[in-house]
Amino acid sequence: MVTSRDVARVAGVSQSTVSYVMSGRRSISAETRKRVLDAIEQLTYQPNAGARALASQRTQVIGLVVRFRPGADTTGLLPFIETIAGCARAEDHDVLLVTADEGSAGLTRLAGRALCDAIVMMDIEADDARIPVAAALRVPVLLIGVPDDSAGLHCVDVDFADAGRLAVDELAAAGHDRVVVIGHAPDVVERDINFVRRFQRGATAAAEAHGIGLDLVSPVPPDRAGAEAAVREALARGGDRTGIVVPNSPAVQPVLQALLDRGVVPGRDISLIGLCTDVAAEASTPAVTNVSLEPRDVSRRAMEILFRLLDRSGDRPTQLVELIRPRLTRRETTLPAP
Amino acid sequence: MVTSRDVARVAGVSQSTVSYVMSGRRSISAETRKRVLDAIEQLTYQPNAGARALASQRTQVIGLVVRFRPGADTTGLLPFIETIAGCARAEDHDVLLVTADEGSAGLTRLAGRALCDAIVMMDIEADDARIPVAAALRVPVLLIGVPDDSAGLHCVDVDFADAGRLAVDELAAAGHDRVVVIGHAPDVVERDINFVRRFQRGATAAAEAHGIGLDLVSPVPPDRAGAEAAVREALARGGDRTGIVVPNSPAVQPVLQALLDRGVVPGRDISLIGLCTDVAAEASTPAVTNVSLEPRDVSRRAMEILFRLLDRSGDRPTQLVELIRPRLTRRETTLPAP
DNA sequence: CTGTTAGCGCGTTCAT
DNA sequence: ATGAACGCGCTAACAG
Repeated sequence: MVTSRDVARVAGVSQSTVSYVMSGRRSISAETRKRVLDAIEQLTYQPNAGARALASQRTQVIGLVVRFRPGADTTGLLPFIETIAGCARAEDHDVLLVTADEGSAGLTRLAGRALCDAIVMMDIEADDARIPVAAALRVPVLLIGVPDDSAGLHCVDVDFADAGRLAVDELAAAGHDRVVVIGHAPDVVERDINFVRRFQRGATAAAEAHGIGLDLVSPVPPDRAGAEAAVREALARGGDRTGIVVPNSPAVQPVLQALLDRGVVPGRDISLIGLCTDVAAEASTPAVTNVSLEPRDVSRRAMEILFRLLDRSGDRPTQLVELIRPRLTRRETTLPAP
Repeated sequence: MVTSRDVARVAGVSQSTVSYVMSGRRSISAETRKRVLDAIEQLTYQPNAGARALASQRTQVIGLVVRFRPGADTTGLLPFIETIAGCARAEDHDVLLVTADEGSAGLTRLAGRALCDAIVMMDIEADDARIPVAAALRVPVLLIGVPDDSAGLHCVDVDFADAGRLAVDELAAAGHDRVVVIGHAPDVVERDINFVRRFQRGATAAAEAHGIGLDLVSPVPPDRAGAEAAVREALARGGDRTGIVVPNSPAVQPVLQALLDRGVVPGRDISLIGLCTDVAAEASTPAVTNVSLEPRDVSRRAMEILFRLLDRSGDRPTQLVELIRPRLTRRETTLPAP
C-alpha cells in the first residue's frame, strides 16, 4: 500500500504538505503543489479511507436505510437508490446500504461505529419506532416519507395530498360526476404509511370542491383476483360517468386488465388514472394517464438538504417537511374534457 | 464518543483487554470478561469502524458494483442487492454501493482507498473493460455474470444454456414441432451480454436434439409495438404447432398481450414460456409458464464464494465459473403434453 | 509558505 | 491471564 509518506518522500516534501495539497486547506506554492501532484500520479496514490476518517472524523459515507419487501412496490425503490447514490458521488461521498429489517439497530450501528456522516431513511411509517432513535443519533438523519411526528428530523416526500387533488381535478374536468379510488395495497394500509391518509385527504377535498361523489374501495391486493373484485365493486357502485383512480402502482395494470376484460375501455368508456412512475404508465397497454411520484426529484431534494445539514458553514433549512409536487400526464386512459 | 479506553477505565482493566474481549483472540478469565462486557453494555460502546479498519486492515465492508439502467430489466436488480446485503450482514459485513457508471474508476477507488475488503460486480459484459482492472486489485473480486475472459476471477451466474434447454425441452414435450425465440432487448444485445449467446446455444442444441425447428426474432424492444411486430413475425413464420420462448423479462407481458390481441390464447392455442422471475410470471394474466433465474440463489452462492475467498484459513474454491441451474414452472400458458 | 508534532481509536506484540 | 507500548495513515494545530 502506498501512503502519503511515500508521496512525500518522492516529492521531497513533508507528509503534512501532501495532506494539505490534497485538502487545499492552506496555500501551497505552485511549484511544490506540482511536485506533490506528480508524485501522487506517479505512485497512483489514494488516501486510506479509514485513516482519513479516524483523523478527520468524517467518513465521506452516507448511510441509506431501505426496506426490501417481497412483491410490493419495491420496484419503485431503484430510482431512489440510484439518484441518492448519484448525488452522493457528486459530493464525493459513498453510500452504505443498510436494510430496514435491522430496525433501530441498524441506525445505532451506523452512527455508533462511525460508519457514516449522515443517514437517509426511506419507507417511513406514520408511527415509526425508529424515529426517536434516529433523532437521538449524533449524525443528521433525513427521512424520505413523513411520519406523524418527525421528532425534529427533516423530511422530504411526494405531496400526496396534491396527487389526490390532481387526479380528482382531472376526472372532474373530464366530466365525471363520481370518482372511485381503488385503494392501496393491504400491507401498506396495515403498516399505516402516512401517504395513504394524505392522498385520501387531498382527493376528498378536491371532490368536495367540485361537488362530486367519491367512493373508496380499499385495500386492494395488486393481483388479478384483487383487481377484479375491486373493479366489480367500483362499477357496481357507480354509473357511466365514473372515473377511477388507482393510487397503488402494482395494481394499476391488473385494474386496467380487469376493466378491459369486462369490455369497459378506459379512454373510451371511462377514465382511469394511476399513481405510478411514468415508465410504468407508458409500458402498459393502453398507456395509463398517471400522476407521477417523481422519485428522482424527491431524492435529489433530500440529498440537497442532507448536504446542507452536513455543511458546518451553511445555514440549515428552516422548513422541516418538504413536499415535492407530483405531475399529471395525460395519456390514453382518460376521456377528453367535454 | 465513547472509546475502548472508556470501557477499560470503567471495567478497571487495560484498553488492550477490552480489545481482546471483543475479538476473542486470547483467553480472558470469566470474571474480567464479565466486567468488560458489563462496561460495554453500560456505556453502549461500539468500536470505531475507521480506527478498527486502520489497525486491522479490515473494513468489514463489501463493495457492490451495480448498473442502473433506465427502463430495462433493472427491476430484477433488487433481489440481488437484497440477498447480497443480507448475506453480508450475516457475516458481520456491510455493503457499499457503487454505480457502474463510474466504470473502472469505481473499482480502483474501492480498493485503493481501502474502502472495502472485497468486491461484487454485477452486469458483466462479454468483453468487459473492467475485468482486467478488477483482476489487478488487491482485494478479491467476484463477478455475477460470465465474461469471455474472467482473468482468473471467480464468476457466478445463471446457467442460461440450461435455461434455453429447459424451455425447448418443455415445448417439445408439449408436442410443438417448431420453436420461436422472441429475443432479448436491443440494449442487451448491443452491449453483448454473454448470456444472450449462452441461452441461444442451449436452446439450439435442445431443438436439434429433439429434431424440431428453431427460429429467432431478435432483438425485441420490450414495448407494445416491439412485441406486436415480433409476434406477427413469429406467427407468420410458423404453423399451429409453434411454441414461443421469450428470454426477455420485460417483454413477456407485452408479447402475451399481443398474442391475446390476435385471438391466440397461450395455453389453449399455443405455448408461451418466459424467462423471468416467478413473481413476474405469477403477476400476469394468465400466469406465464416460466424459467426462473433464481437471483437469490445466484447471489447467495456468490457471497458464499466471496467469504471463502476472504477467509485466509479456508481453502479457496477451485472452480472458477459456477452456474446455477434455473427452474421451470408450469403455469397457464403452455399446452399439456399430448 | 512549509515542517514538526500530537493525536484520532483500535489491534497486537512484547513483557510480565 | 493481563498491561504497557507501538503503529496503522491521516488531519490539523503549532512553530517557524
